[in-house]
Amino acid sequence: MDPVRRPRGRPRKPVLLDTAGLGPRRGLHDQAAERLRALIVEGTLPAGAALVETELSAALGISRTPLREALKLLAVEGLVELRPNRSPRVAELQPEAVTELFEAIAAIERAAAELAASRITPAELERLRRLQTEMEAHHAAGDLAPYFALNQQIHALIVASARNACLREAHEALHARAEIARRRALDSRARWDESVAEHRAILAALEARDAARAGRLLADHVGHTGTALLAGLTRPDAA
Amino acid sequence: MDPVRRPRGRPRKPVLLDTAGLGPRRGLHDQAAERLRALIVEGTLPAGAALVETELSAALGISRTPLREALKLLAVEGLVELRPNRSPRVAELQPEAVTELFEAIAAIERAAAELAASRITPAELERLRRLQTEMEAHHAAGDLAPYFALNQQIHALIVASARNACLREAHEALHARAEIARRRALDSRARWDESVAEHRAILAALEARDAARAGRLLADHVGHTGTALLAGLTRPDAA
DNA sequence: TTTTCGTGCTCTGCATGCAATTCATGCCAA
DNA sequence: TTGGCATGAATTGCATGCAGAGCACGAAAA
Repeated sequence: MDPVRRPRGRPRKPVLLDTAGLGPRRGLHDQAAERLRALIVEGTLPAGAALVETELSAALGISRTPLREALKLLAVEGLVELRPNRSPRVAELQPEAVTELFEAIAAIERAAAELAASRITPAELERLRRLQTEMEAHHAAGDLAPYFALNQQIHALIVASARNACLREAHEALHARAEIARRRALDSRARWDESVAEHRAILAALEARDAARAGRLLADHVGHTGTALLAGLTRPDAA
Repeated sequence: MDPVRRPRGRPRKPVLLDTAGLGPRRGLHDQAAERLRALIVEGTLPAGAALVETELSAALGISRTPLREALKLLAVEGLVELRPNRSPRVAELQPEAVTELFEAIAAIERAAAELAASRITPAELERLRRLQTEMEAHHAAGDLAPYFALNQQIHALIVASARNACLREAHEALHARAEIARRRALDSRARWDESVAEHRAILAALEARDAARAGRLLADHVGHTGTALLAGLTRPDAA
C-alpha cells in the first residue's frame, strides 16, 4: 500500500537513549531506567534533585508514560523517592542508610558465599583466580578505577556462583546504592591493602570449599568496606 | 464559583478498589498492585494466566496506565512475567525456585535475627512472647489459619526488630511468593509440632540476646519450612 | 498432505489530553 | 507588620488515541 513507511504520528527526536544496537531492544521504560540509574549513580542527578516529568522526558527524548514507569522501578530500588502529587526526588543517602545497606549486602553475600562454596564450578573458580590476579596487578600499579571494576566483578561472580536467582536479584537491587556510597566517599583507597588481602583469603576459602569460612570472611569484608565508606562519608563533611 | 464540585470530565465508575477510607489515599497503581498481588497469592489468578491489559483494567475499574505501572511492580517482585509485546503472565513457581526462595529468606532472616538479638526492645520481646503464646493456643486448638497469620507476624516482627530497612524490604518482596508456596502445598500441618518448638527456641535465643544462636535457629527453621513445603508441592503432583 | 505466505485481528507500547492537587504570589483584614 | 485566604501557574495522575508487533486462520504451492 504505502511503500514508504514513515511514522506519521510524530517525528521522533534524535533519541538520547538509543542502545546503539547492543541489547535485545527492550522497551523505552527499561532503557530510561538504566540511563537514569547511571545518571543518579554518577551524580549528574544529585541527591535531593527534583525530577520533573516534563523536563526529564524531554531530556531523554521520550514521553511521560515510559518515564513514569522507569521512575517507579527506581523507587523500588531506593534511588528515587516518590511523593504523592509532588515531583519525585533523587533519594538522599543518610549515614544510617549506608550502615543498613552494607549490613544487608553482607547478609546476602555471606549466604551466597556459603552456597557457592559447594556449587561453584572449576571454571568459575578459575575465572575468580584470574580476576583476583588482575585486580592485584591494578592494585600494585595504583589504578583505582579498574581495581574497583574488577572488585565488583568478583563480588558479582561469587553471588552468581551461588546459583540462586533471588539472592542475585536482591544483590543487584542494592548494588546501585552501594556504588553511590563508594563514589561519594573520599579517600577511596584507604583500606586498599587490607581489602586485597581479604579477597585472597575469601578465594582460598572457596577453593577449599569451606562454606562457613568463606561466608564469614566475605561478610566481614563487606562489613569492613561499609565501615570504611561510612567513615569516608561522614568525617570530612564536605559535599 | 461553582459550589457543586462534580467531576466534569467523566463519571467515575463505582470503583472496585476503593480503600474504604483506610489508608492514606495512595495512587490507583498502588492499589491495583496490592489487589493483584492478593489475587495472585490466593490463586484467583492462577499461575500461567495471561493478564490482558484491557480485561484487567476493566475488571479493576481503572485505565490501562496505572494497571501497567502495577504490573511492572509485580514483575519486580517475581509474581508476574513480562514479555515484550506479549501479554504478561502470572509467573509459575518451579520447585527449584521454591528452594532458592527459601534459601534467600533464610539468609535474610538469619541476618535479621542476629541484628535483632542486640537491637530488639523489651516491648518487642514482650510482644513476641504474646504472639508465641497465642500461636501455641491456636496450635493446640488446631486452628490452621490463625496459626499461619501469627506465624507470619512473628517472622515479620523479628525482621522489623533488626532495624534495617533494606533487609525488611527484601524480606517483604519475597514474602508474596513464599505465601503462594505455602498455600499450594498440601499437608500444611505436617511439620506443625516441630515448627512450634523451633519458634520457642528462637524466642529463647533472642531473650538471651544470643545472636549466633538466634540466627542459626531461625535460618534452620526457615530452611526446614522450605523443605517441607517443597515436599508438599512435589510429591502429590495434583494441582 | 504438508509447508509457506498472506491477511486480518488483537494487544502492547508510547504519546497526548484533561482534570485535580499543590505551591507561590499577592491582596485584604487585623 | 502579620496572618489568612483567594487566585493563578505548574505538575502530577489518569484516561484515551494511535501505530506496530505478534498470533491465528486460511489459502496457495510443493
